[in-house]
Amino acid sequence: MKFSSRLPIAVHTLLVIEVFKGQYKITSDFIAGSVGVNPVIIRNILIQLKTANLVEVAAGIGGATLKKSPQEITLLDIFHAVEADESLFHIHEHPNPDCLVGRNINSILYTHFDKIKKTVEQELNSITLQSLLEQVK
Amino acid sequence: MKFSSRLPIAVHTLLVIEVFKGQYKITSDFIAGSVGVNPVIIRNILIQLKTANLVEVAAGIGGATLKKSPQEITLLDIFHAVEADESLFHIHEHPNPDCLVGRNINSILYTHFDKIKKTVEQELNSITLQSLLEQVK
DNA sequence: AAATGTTGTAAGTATTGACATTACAATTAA
DNA sequence: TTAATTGTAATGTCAATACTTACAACATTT
Repeated sequence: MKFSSRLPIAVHTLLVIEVFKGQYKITSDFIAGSVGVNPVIIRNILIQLKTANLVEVAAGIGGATLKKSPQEITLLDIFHAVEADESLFHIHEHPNPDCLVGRNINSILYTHFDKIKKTVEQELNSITLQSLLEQVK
Repeated sequence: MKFSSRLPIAVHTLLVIEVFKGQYKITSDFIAGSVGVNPVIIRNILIQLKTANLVEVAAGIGGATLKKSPQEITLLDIFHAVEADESLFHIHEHPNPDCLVGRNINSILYTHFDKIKKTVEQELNSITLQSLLEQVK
């Protein structure tokens, strides 16, 4: 079980946008310099954040800005924006339907895993970008 | 963010051991038939479960049995047994230490992610193998 | 209108991890 | 000894992730 690195990068991106707004033009190159990855990675993440209505990106001239206030953006919003795959858990497998266990395992595990997922989402939702900003300073 | 399929397979394995004990000899082949994977996968997972003191495997003659009662085994025990990588979250990255955000991002995210991890572990710990057994029947 | 800087996007490569498969020595009971 | 099974190594395959290069589209500035 593991988060991809997209959530951390997206959070980092949003923090940079807000911390340095006004001072610098926040281009994908600028963000990439702080995060330490290729600018294309940042552009792709910006597209996802834009689709989720969290940021605005100026095509041509360049520069990204937040579209909501930091109080209104939670880690869950960011998580949903960049982790397209909602399936958190492997329920895959091809269990044997002729076996009592194989027949039931997936629905049983799914029930429990889904509950855990909801708990995680609840926690992510309780953390705002604003609180992270305050921790940065 | 995603579980590997090792936890589901390990749970499936333990359930098969307990459900069919006495009726059949529970070999890696037998378990593999119910799970729907290669027997070697099961053997490797059995080794991990054995190391965690959850099962006993008879070398040579074959057959696996539980080493604790189903009430004493929780999903967290199984999780720890098979998910060696405890790092749940990507804190990797190489953020720029010369940037205010880059300098602080990892410790901030780590704090929050660690709290979420503890919550997940708490939930996993509340689910016993016994309760899963009851759901199978 | 041209030059400049940036975004949007595609394509190719590399790396990693998970899982599958084959093979065989070691082990144990019959 | 024979037969069945485990323990373990080696190899192959596949998907996901990330890195990089490249360039057309776009908007501002000159």
